[in-house]
Amino acid sequence: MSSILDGLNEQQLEAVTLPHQSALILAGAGSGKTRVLTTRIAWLIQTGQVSPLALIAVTFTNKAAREMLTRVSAMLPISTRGMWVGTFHGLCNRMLRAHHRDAGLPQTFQILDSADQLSVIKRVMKGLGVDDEKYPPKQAQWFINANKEEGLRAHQVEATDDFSRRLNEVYAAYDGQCTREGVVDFAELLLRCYELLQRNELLRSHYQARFRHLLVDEFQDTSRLQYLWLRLLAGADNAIFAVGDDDQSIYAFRGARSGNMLEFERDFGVRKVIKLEQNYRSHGNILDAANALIRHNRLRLGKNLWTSESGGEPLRQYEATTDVDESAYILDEVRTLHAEGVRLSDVALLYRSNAQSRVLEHALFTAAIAYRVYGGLRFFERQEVKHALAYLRLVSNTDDDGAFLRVVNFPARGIGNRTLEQLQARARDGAASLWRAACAQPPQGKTGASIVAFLSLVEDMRAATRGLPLPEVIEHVIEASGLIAHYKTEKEGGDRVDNLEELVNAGTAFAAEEGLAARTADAPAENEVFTADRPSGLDGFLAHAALEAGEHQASAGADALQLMTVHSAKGLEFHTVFISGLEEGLFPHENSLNEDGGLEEERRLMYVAITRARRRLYLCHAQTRMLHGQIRYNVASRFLDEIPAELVKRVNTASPATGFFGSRAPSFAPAPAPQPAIVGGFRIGQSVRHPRFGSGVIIKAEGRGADARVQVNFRDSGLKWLALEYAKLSAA
DNA sequence: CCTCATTGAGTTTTT
DNA sequence: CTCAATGAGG
Repeated sequence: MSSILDGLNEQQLEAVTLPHQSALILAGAGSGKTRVLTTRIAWLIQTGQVSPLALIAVTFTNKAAREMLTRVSAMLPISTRGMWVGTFHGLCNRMLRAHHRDAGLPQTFQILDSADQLSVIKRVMKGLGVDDEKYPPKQAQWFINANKEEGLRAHQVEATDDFSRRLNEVYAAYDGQCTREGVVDFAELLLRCYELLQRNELLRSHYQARFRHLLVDEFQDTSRLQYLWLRLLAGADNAIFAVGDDDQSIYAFRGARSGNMLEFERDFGVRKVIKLEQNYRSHGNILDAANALIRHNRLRLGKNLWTSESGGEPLRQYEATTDVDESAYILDEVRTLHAEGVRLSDVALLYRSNAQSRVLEHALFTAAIAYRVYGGLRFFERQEVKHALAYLRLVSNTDDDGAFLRVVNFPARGIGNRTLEQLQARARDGAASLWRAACAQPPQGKTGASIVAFLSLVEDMRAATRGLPLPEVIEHVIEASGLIAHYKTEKEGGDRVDNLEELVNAGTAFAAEEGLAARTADAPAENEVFTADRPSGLDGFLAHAALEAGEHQASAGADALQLMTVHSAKGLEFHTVFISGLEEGLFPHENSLNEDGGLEEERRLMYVAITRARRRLYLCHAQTRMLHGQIRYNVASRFLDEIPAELVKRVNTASPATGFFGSRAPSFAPAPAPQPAIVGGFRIGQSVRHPRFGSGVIIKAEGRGADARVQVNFRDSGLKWLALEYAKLSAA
């Protein structure tokens, strides 16, 4: 008889069948981490040690959570509905919805994404009269989130200097504003939930009694706050099964502390640390490269991956002259691979930062190769969708100032800044929301009438949608708000109308998945105090939109080349992987070099990138690259030097395409004629004019054709290098 | 008060 | 380059 345990190796089997005790599983890349986790869940349930509802499994991404559920239900004939499997944010949201009163939140509390959060911060700072030159709102946002991830409220923050004291004032005022509006940001979901459990003993012991087993994926990425939350939920008697890999910790920048692994061992008296070191994914050379690279990091728990596979192909390294050359090379190779029968969807093109996808996309688009870009603008982040969501948020909760401000004058209805500033001032004075302020004392005059019209528009929407099923609510709102009509008149608005209609579909899909089809938007969810399940109806949908900003398009089955950042590639694997832009300053990124531990994190990132490949790995870099509209000259990444040369085959002999590049001077005879070099119609010594810099004289030139650059001495602006292809230079 | 245009500034990773 | 914020004109 076949068992779910079949095919596990010794360490995997041991991990899966551990008794009820806390354990740490150090799982290297490709060592079957997800399999162990899901089999553990299935085994616990199958052997009757735990009911499906008495365990909780936490991941970082929605994708991972879905994957876990899919795999579990493939192993066991049980319904996964109602199981507590999800992201930290998703699970906390669920608890807060169920106990919103105890948590001090309105039933309809809304979730802010980072952009929403930033705009609240800007508003608050304006209200406090904080100089946003000296205190960039972005930095205030970082300050607030970093402290929340540490579990600290404003009154707990130790601000030692004037600067952070001021930021901390913003933090306090921001939290006050969010409370008034009934909105929470991402970190707040966790912190609020943690405080709820900490404060409310009844709830805490209920959940502690319920969740005998806690399973945590990607444990190295947990923040201080997430760890505290887990520890609280585990209490004295429950077992945490933590799976992680310190070498793949790549989220320190947002508060992840791989040190939690050591703390976990201490706090829970972990007796069992199991290392999974056999890699089932990659050929030997790829693994050797990864191992050699990561050995340059000092702060490691120590682990060495091995495989029973042969070495396989050598890694391939390509040095391109330009970023365009790099993508042309990649394109060629992809074509060849595809012709050899490798599926495009089994090939990944990885880069350090999203900006790099542009050139690659351009090349792929021109060559008509199917590709899919992960990341970037997500469905629920598109402007038209956010507008529609703002109307929906107002239907749910009129105190949501962010939503109010977003659509009070969209589509335009003649309400300007002045009116809104007055309204905001009155709201501040009365410590009320904009909506309440406007209702209490409707503004006078022509624009006042527009405000009143807006208020009744939203009121009418609320009345008209009460009791309707979710998709019809959305349909009504996008129509009645005038959004559809507005985008229909815009000439580039076709896609936006499509997206709005797609939002209705998203609502239908959500309702179906949640089994709400028959339920209505305003009908109360079953009033179970402790077992209250997923949020329902409109609020549930809005939470879904915020928490799952849109793997909406991701799983479409078409065979397409996969483009993504290294970060978003974590957890995935491909037959062939291209890593592009392996240059100092880009990868490792220059910003990381100043932060302590920054370089080691970049190296772990590189480690993640390498270990995504099963069979073939390309390492690409370019001598010059366009960045911020300027050409940058880069040297090869140090990470390339950290990979043993015998594993790598250099597929080109770095020959500069033009004589102007590279360190090797062309060894030809002196220029035949003494006439000045002519580049793109300009010559050295010529007087030119630039729209921004004014007039100047060309003093140097290099490169040819599309790469041509000239150095100009401007009368007013001094020396500048300009790319002829982009700079609007004219003869003077 | 709105729209358009220009200018200026900023660019890592994401639940 | 590309987005966001600012300023002049309708």
